[in-house]
Amino acid sequence: MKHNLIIADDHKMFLDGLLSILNTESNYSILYTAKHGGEVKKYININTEEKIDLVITDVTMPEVDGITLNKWIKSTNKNIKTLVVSMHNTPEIIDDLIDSDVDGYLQKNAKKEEFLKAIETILSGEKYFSKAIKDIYLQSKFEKNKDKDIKLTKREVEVISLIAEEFTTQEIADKLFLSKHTIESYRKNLITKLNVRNLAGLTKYAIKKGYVS
Amino acid sequence: MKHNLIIADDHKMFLDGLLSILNTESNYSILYTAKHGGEVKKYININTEEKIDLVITDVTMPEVDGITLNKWIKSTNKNIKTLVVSMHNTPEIIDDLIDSDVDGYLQKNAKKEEFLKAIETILSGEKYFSKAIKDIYLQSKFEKNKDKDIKLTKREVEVISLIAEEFTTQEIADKLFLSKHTIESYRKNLITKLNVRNLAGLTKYAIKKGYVS
DNA sequence: ATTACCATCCCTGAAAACAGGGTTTAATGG
DNA sequence: CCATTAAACCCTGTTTTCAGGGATGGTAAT
Repeated sequence: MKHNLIIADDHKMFLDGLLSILNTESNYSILYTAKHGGEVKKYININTEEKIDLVITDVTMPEVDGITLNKWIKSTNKNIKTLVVSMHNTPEIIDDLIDSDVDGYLQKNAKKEEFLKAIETILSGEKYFSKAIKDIYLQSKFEKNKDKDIKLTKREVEVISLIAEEFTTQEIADKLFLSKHTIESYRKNLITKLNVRNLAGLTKYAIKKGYVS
Repeated sequence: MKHNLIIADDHKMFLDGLLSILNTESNYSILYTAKHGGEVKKYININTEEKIDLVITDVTMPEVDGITLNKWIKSTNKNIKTLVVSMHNTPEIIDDLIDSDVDGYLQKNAKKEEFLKAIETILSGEKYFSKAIKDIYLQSKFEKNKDKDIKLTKREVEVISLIAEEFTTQEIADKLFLSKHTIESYRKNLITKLNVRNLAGLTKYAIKKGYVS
C-alpha cells in the first residue's frame, strides 16, 4: 500500500535530494512539492481525491513557515502526519513544534537512512525525533529546571542589565530616577536570588540570559 | 566546452540535490562523486585521461575532511579549482580555507541559482564567496583588529580569570600567595588596559576570551 | 479581606574596589 | 652595556559595594 507524501521546502536543492531518495523507494508517491506553507494549505484544501499521509516540511520558508503550517495541519486535518526538517534547531522551535503535535523532527544534514527510518516510523503511527534534536530539547529543559524557580521582575532585569553594562550604582539610580539605595537593594536581592557572590556573578548571569552582549 | 566536476559529500541527500541541479545544466559533466576527501585524492591520482576543472566539497567528512582535501589539491594540482560548501561556518574554517587558496565558499542552504553562479564564477577564474560567508569573515577580522595590541601577561590572565570566577581580592591573593594590594594593582591595570570601567567589564572580557565559562 | 508579592526607599558597619602614587627585577633593543 | 620598557610587587586614602537589617504603599490573586 502506497503512501502519499507532500514536501515543502524553498530550497530546490534540498527538495531534489529528498525526491531522489524517495524515488528509490517504491512505496511512496509524492503528490505535491511546494515552495512554502501557503501552497501546501491550498493543495490540501483543494485536494479531495487522494488521502494525504505525510507532509514533510522545512521550518524557514517565505510567506507561511513550517511551524505555522504544522499548527494549521494539526488543527484542521489531524490524520495527516507531519515531519519537520530544519537546519537551525533552537530549543524554542522544537518546543513550539512538539506543543503543536508534530510527528517528527530531523536535522537537514541527516543521512538518507535516517530520513527513510523517520518516515517509516511516523507512517507506522509513532513519533520520530533524531538524537541531536532530542539532546537539544532535553538540554534546554534541564537548564530551565535548574533555575526554574528563579524569576526576575522587570525592574530586576532592568537593573541587572545596567549593572552588566558597566554602569555604577549611582548612574543606574540616575537613569531610572531612583535613589542609589534602591539600586543597592536590587543588587543585594539579585545576588541572593541568583545565588552568586558578587558583580562578576551577576554579569555572568546577565550574559547567559542574553540581557547584554 | 564542457567542464568536468567532482563532488565530495558524505550526505547522500545533499549529493543528490546537487546532482539534480547540475544535470539540468548541459555544460557540466560529473566525473566522480565521493563520500570523503580520501576518495577524491585517490581518483585525482589515478585519473590521467580527463582534465578536472572543479572539486566541490563539504567540510565535515569522515577520514579526510574538506579543509585537508583543499590543501592537498592546491599543493599538488594548482589548476583544479575548489568550491567548499558547508553547514557550519566558523571564522576559523573560513580563514583556514582562504589561506590555502580555496576558490569559493558557500553555505549549504544556498539556493540553486547561487550554486550555479558560484560554479560559473569560479570556472571563469574568479573567486566566489557568498555574502554571509564574507560577513562572517570580515566581522571576525574587524573584531581581532579592535583589540589586537592588547596582550595580557600570564599573571594578568590568571588574575582576570579568578576575578571572573567570583573570587574576592583576598581570596585571589591567598590562592596566588600575593598581597591583596598586588591583586588590586592587577585589577587596576587590567581595567586600564582593557578599556573597561569595572568588574563587570572585566568579567565580560574574560568570558569573551573564554577564560571562564 | 487577607495574603503575597512587587517596587520603592532608608540606615549602619564592614569589606572590597578604585585612584594614584611607588619600588624592584627581568627582558629587550639599540 | 646601558637605556628603556614591561612585569610583578607593595602602600595610602577615598569611594563603592555588600550584608544585614527595616519600612511603606500598591497591586494581584485567593
